[in-house]
Amino acid sequence: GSVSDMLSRPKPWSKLTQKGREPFIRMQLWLNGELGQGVLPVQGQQQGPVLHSATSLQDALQQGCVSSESTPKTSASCSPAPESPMSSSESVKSLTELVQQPCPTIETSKEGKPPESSDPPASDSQPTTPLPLSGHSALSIQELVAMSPELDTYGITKRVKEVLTDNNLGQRLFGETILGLTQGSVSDLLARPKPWHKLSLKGREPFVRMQLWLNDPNNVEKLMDMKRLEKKAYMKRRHSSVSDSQPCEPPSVGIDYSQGASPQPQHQLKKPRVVLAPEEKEALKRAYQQKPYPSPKTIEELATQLNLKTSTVINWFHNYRSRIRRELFIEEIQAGSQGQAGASDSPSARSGRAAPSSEGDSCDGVEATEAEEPGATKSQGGPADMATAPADREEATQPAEKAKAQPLSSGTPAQDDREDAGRPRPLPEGPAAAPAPVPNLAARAAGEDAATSATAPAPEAPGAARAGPAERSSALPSTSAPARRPSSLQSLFGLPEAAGARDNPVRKKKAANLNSIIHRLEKAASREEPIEWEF
DNA sequence: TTGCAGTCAATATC
DNA sequence: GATATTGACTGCAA
Repeated sequence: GSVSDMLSRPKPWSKLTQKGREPFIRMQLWLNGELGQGVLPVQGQQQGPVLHSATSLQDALQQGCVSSESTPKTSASCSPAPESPMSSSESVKSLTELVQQPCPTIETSKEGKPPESSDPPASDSQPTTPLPLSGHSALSIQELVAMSPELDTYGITKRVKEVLTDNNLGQRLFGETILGLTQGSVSDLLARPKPWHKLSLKGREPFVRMQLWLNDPNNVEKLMDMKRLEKKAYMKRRHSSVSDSQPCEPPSVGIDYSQGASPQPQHQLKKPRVVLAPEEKEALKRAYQQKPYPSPKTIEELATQLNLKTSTVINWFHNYRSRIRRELFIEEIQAGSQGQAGASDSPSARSGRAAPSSEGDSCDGVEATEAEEPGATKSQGGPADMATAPADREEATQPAEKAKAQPLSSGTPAQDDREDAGRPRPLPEGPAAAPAPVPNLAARAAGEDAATSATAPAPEAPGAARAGPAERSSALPSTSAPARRPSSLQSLFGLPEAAGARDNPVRKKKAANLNSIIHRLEKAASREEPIEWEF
């Protein structure tokens, strides 16, 4: 149905969301026969016929920079790039090479940043824009991301961490060189990877890059080279600045002296970073527990009482919600991998909801067990979070939890002060589950909400209780199927079968149906006999 | 307008 | 010095 709709009434590109664009990218790649052959070979049919049509679309793609539009970072690759992006077998080759063979990350990553030692390397202020992948593949990374099978983000980060620590390579270097991210982001990413299915296209990119990097047999060597180079440059700079007698002002700071003003005033202009005092944080956390989505009024009051800017309070709530969400992902992952001990591969994909636990330090104060959103229509949900896995949320809660949560809200769901109406449900922890006392000012600020919080739908876990690992893994058919495109892609990434369905009865049914379809496909493929489909 | 994802970058901690 | 934390920001989607 979706296909029919899409084929008969395609939306203009500009009107499409990222997700909405994905099918078109896929179609384009498919239409672009050779690419399709290279990227999604049907097992056992690699030499099979390839469709060659729609060059017009392909042209459009090239000229209109379809791919790059989704990734401004690489827009350069859109222009008739040296390697004629997107066309023909070359890109196929590069794609394949990228993921399967040593990928040319390092040298190429420095294209925009020539490795000459004279060039103050990344260590200087501008960690930006590395963009690791080779020029000819800059476009391909997007394709890869779009086409990528479900990657085991947790496993990838784990391996990356291992490699980095084993070889004494820093996150900064790795981030700037390979991922195009700063140290903090890398640290965050490595420590708290989100499960693949919760990531946006953009969010997936670093993981694809990491995977590619891991696949590169020379990855360490190359990074070591970079390290040496950086060191050399640093020494050189240092040496020259010392010999210049006048210790040159901190070249760092990243201030553009070019703007006329001297660095000094600029420095002064710099907004000092707000650091919240522990009491303030505590107060905010308590307020959060009362009301994860406070009204502007509440925010205002909180800000006043805590003597903070409202924007700070707003930011704090945003960040806190978001970070709590991630903490939960981690728990899911860990629970998932524990639960399935050995079945290894894609814990991140599984999102098995484990018993909630206390949050990590970054989100401390979140000890509360999450409660279910009882009887809720579940219509709401964070864009990425729920939108990507609404079913997960739907089935999220353990019965026991449900039972607990139910009474809290069932009676007066409508009593919510409406602040939350139509909003994404609050996350993980929440008042309902662990009604923390709110003794102080924050409590008062949240008071108006607090009154209702007991009856308001309680925060919900993003992906609570799902079936056990075994069940999960059985939800998808075996990978031996000869005709499974994703498998081929996975093989490109050197990955095992992706995790699939999270379970609930409906999903199980679907999975069973899928199994049967695939089974028939397999049989058909092996017998090479036509089948009639009746799904 | 609001919430979120993703990220930066200052700062804290190890 | 490397890594972790976290307030702020940007861009996007609903």
